[in-house]
Amino acid sequence: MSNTKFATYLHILTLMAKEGDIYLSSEYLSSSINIHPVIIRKNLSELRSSGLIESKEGKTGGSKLARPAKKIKLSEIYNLVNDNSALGKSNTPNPACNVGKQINKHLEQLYETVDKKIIKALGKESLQDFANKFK
Amino acid sequence: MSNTKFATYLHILTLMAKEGDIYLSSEYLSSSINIHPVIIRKNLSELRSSGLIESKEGKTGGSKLARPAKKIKLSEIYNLVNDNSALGKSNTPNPACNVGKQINKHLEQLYETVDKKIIKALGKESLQDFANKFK
DNA sequence: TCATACTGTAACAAAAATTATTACAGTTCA
DNA sequence: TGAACTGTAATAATTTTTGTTACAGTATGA
Repeated sequence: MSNTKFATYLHILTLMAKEGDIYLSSEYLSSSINIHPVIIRKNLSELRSSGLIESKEGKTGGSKLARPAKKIKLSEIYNLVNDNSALGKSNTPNPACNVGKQINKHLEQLYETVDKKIIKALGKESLQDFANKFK
Repeated sequence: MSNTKFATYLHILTLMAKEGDIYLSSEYLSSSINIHPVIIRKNLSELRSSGLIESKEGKTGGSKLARPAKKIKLSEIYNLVNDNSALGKSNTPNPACNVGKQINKHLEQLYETVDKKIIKALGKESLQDFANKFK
């Protein structure tokens, strides 16, 4: 992955974990992460539809965690963010070639193995654990 | 990672593993993988400078494995391909924010943990093992 | 009830990353 | 010497990612 989505999501959630039960505005999040508030709102939208956060509209609106940080595993963030695989995308090889015909099946297998390892590793750390690292 | 580099490299190396000691042309590789021969040659260039393959110029030229497929671990391919991390890039957050100031350090740590898991998993499989999966 | 401060989302623009193409000099072989 | 390659630069096209503008909708509280 060559985007910043995982970093951004984790940053958002860490701020929420630290602030407790307060609704944080996209403007506030934006200024800490240093990316555009509309991008933040788009990210919040995905975090919301996955059930990790909840939002409130209107004047004193904003977003906060839907569950205690202790109950959010970092692997949940990875699952949201991971479109293809940690190892990237596949090609569309030549089906007339014997290797070309079969390789995507074998690649998928490899991708799955690797992704499972990542999820296992990230499943051991909660958002609370991560947030606790900050002084 | 949202590119096809890992898939392409592994495809190239699989073809070489299957063909044994023959020099394969970029044209041949290109037609199996279905990407442009110049891209293939760029990829070969990196594989070469990393010592995984060797090439021969001129008429009957091409490339082949520099070592037996049995002695090439899939983790070596990952190391070549992996610029940032499996989890992506970091942002450049606001240093005036306490979380912003520290998060990249903690992210790096996480990235490293995850990348190590990936390398460990891919280190268990050789190119030969992978190539043997093809009928 | 009305100004204020937010959210949510669409539409569009810009930038960055990835992949493709063209071009051509250099190498080896028969 | 011509044919079939490699190696690499330069440039273009495409795709992905990020940023921007715009604006309707919602809640708050003076």
